[in-house]
Amino acid sequence: MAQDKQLSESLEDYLEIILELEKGNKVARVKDIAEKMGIQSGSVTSALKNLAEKKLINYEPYSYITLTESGMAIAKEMNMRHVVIKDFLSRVLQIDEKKADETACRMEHTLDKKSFGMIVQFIKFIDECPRTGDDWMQAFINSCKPDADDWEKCKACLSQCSERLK
Amino acid sequence: MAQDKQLSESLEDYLEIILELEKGNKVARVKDIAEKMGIQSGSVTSALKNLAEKKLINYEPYSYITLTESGMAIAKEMNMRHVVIKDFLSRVLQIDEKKADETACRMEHTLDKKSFGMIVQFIKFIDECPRTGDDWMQAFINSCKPDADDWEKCKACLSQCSERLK
DNA sequence: TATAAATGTTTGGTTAACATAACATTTATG
DNA sequence: CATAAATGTTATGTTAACCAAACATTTATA
Repeated sequence: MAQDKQLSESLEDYLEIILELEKGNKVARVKDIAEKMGIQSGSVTSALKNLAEKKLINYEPYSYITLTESGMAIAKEMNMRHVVIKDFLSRVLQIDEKKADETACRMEHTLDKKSFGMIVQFIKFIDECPRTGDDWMQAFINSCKPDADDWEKCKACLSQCSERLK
Repeated sequence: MAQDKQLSESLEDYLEIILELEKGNKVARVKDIAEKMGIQSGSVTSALKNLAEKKLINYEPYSYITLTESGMAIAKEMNMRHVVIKDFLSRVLQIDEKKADETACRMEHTLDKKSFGMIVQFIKFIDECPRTGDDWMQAFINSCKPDADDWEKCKACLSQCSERLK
């Protein structure tokens, strides 16, 4: 294949953002990319040239910007990672939306494929296993409180759970 | 405080590696740091100067290298993060040791304080909550298999768990 | 349709993190 | 203890990712 070499985090971010903009506006513009990334437009132009060379975007000077098929594939992959990781952080680890989003932005680049896959499985397991329902999640939240009790309510919690299974 | 500005990932790695070497040899040497990081010794020297300026290491040209107190604090923090994240990846997400170690190397820099704290709590919860013992972990492992059953064995699993609690 | 405003590009920095290779110092050994 | 080998440093160069500001093009409007 031509496109085997791993992109930098920065370039992955560009693709992800271009995807978002395409969704909203059909098309991405330099100004919007710069704004979303909090950088200057000059920096964007250089990055776009780079991405165009790699055939990840369609780009001519002064033109609108769209993803190529391979660019789209990467962008969707990154977006999927983002969504899953954010879901894990917020729903499982109880991180608030904003921070979960920020952290997902970084983790989506650093998590290897296997670990990411296991997070997917783990979320699925937690969502589906009868031993880990909402009350289990609630038990976790309680256990985080400074005055967390030492598993006093466990029997009640468990029998509730058994009950549900019948 | 003097040392408030966030270190780069690279510099954090240097401190962590110097700590490891100190543990083994009482002292760190340029050559060993270079080897551990897989870079050239010239690059190490520049980084060491930088760390010395920041008062994070004791360093004079041609001398051995030790951490200062503040350097040690950061190194220990990074090491602690590494250990916890690796533990989470390997024991909870079932990632093999090697990959867990590699990924922890990167995640230790990208995880914010709050998310890291929640991972700590989450591991503790999983280890201590009676609803999430070894058999629960095993159920997760099973659920990852391609032919995973649809929660057939759940009743058995749960009653086993209830039994244990008595 | 001129021209101002908005948008995009280019040029010439800067910084961090590396490499390479020549040079300096330290350490080990004949 | 002299010298070779090992180790560490310096000087110079590269690359990626940015900025600032001058310049070019497009678009909107008077």
